[in-house]
Amino acid sequence: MTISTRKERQKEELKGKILQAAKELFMQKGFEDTSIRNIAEKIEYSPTTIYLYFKDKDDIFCELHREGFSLLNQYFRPLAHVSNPYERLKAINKAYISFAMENGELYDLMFIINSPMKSIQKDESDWEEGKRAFSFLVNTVQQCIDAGYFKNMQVEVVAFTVWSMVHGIASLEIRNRCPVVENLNEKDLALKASDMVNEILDRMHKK
Amino acid sequence: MTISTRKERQKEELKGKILQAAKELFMQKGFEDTSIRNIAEKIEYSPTTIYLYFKDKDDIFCELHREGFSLLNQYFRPLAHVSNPYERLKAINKAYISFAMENGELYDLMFIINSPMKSIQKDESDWEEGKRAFSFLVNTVQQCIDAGYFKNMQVEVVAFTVWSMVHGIASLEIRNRCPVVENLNEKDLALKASDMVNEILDRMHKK
DNA sequence: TAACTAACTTAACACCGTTAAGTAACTTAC
DNA sequence: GTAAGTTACTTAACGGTGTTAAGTTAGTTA
Repeated sequence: MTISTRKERQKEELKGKILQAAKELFMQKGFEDTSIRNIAEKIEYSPTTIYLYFKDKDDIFCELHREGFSLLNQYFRPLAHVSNPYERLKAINKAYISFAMENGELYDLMFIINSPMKSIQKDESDWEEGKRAFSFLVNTVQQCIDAGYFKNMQVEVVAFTVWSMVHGIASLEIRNRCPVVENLNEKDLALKASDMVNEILDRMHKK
Repeated sequence: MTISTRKERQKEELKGKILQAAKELFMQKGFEDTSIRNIAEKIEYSPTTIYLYFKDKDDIFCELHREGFSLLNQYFRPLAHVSNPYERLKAINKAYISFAMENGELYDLMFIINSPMKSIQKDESDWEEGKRAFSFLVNTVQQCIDAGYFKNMQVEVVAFTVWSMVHGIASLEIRNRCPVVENLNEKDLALKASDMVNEILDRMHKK
């Protein structure tokens, strides 16, 4: 027993090492500019070994994608204890933007990078953590509406708008497509961005 | 004279053919999945010929990037005649989202694709059409504020928020990261999306 | 007609993702 | 305790990529 569990554990360890190396390289150089050979070199194994643990390069991506949503949910977790739903919604925005700014390349992996999305979409089972993050937002918006905020608005419309705003800000910032807000460090930018979004929210519900 | 101008024209024509082929292939298969060889094959020249007209693959990208903003400005141009600035702002949103939905891959090229952004950022001179599109938005927002809309809000904040919203919607849609709004055709989606944004706008300024 | 030049091509380099076949170490069975 | 079998890994290769150096061919100029 102990012998085969050791083997199991060692396999798991190597898989973890591959993921760690891939993550670092993806974040450093981006997905396209990271080769299987680069990852292999980093962990001091031959490139083909990686194919014993992952189907292909996209498979590694999917695993990290899942990890990303798991981390996002960790940003969200403490906010579950904010009892006022509107305050919680604002906190979600702030957390989301902080997550995006602090984990730019991971965010990139989750929401911007194109290539292996095809495979993720087919494999709906892996999307779980993503759905969890999103339903946390939707539920919070629903509770806001129940509490009298966002009068006469559909929950999906509000949720999608909020998400669009924060994603828009985050992705424009990450891609440097944003010629307006400049010369700010990461933390100030996250603050300013979430302040902006939350100001809009205030104006939205005070009809 | 006529002989060298003919040569000049022929060179320009071939350059145009390369751009056209590259554009079609980028839109069809994406930037990364299009090779110089693919482009060369399409125009029935050898791959190396392309390097006589463009420095590298990124250089082709930059040229198309410029074209994209030029096209966006064409979507915007008719709106200059909308005299009411608030109506114009709403029209800008609608036009922007329509542009994104109708030219998904081009939009992708302009705002989402990562790779050669480095070179664009160094070459600030090429960014002109982009700046023009953005200042059309900023000027319109400024005129809205002058006309009493968006009381107590900074022009940059409003402009950036608007842009974030429409970009957020457009890019989530283009990347299929949007589990809420589904089962709609392109046109209905653009309509629904711009309605959403414009409803938010209405709520923003009626403080 | 000879030299020159511009436009294009051939062949190659060093990389890429991926796979088939081979090897070496360890585990199991007799 | 040795033979057979399995597991974990590597070597070598295929067909692709972006890019460049060197070569060719046709048209222009002197």
